[in-house]
Amino acid sequence: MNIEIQADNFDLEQTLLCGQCFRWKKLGDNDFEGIVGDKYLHITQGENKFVLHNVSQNDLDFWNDYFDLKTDYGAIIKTLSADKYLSAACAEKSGIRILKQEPFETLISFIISQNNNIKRISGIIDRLCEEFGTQMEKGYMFPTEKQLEGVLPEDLAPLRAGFRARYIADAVAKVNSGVVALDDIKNMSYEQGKAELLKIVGVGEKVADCVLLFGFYKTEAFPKDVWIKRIMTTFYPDGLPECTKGVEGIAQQYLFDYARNNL
DNA sequence: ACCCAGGGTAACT
DNA sequence: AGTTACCATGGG
Repeated sequence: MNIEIQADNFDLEQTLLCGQCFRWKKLGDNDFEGIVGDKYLHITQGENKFVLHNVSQNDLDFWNDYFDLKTDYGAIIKTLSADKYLSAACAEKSGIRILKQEPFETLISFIISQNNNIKRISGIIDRLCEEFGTQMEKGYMFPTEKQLEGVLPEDLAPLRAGFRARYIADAVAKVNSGVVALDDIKNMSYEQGKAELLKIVGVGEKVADCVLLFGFYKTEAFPKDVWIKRIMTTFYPDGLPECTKGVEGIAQQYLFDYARNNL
């Protein structure tokens, strides 16, 4: 059945195509489809409301959680707006929500993202899912670490991931062996979790912060890409303003777009 | 033929 | 501790 839900400060295009995730496709002006875990979803944007097509009542809570609809973004935006630049950034675009993504998928996806563009990242991930993931009625699931167990960089050649292939292989090996206790990071502090992720070859500060933010919902993580670095030197030479405390990662999403449009 | 893409590593000062 | 070439691939 189709289920209609209400939500403020939620824009599908801004949320699904902003570069925090790579498996959602735009079907039309207001329509998107994607696969999360073993669930396929077709969702339509309306005016502060959304239609989830052909979903069961049982899955509704899953999607509410995934889209972070239990969090009051209006309140967060109000807090962040104490800062002049964040106020301007939110006035331009404030429809991004932090998706609660699966940790392993987030880890592999952001390893692939380095020195890359969204279009090609999506292509590499599509090929990864087709090669190693479980096939469903509509598409493929993201492969689990077990499905990838033992892969060598050369096994990943069909992905055309370039120099990132050996990074993916290293991540898979260290997660499977327990050298990197990925499942435990949810119970770790931000600092502990980051140290854990940095054990992987090919995971540096920025990728680790993306995994902590998008894969573990650690909103104090503040990924510093080239655009955010420009923001910091231009607007915040003395560091982030106090109003971002605890939600630096959410502020980062607003600032990223603002930087690309205004710097 | 060039340049860049939401970085990271290794090898330098 | 801070800088820089190089890393594969594909699109502009």
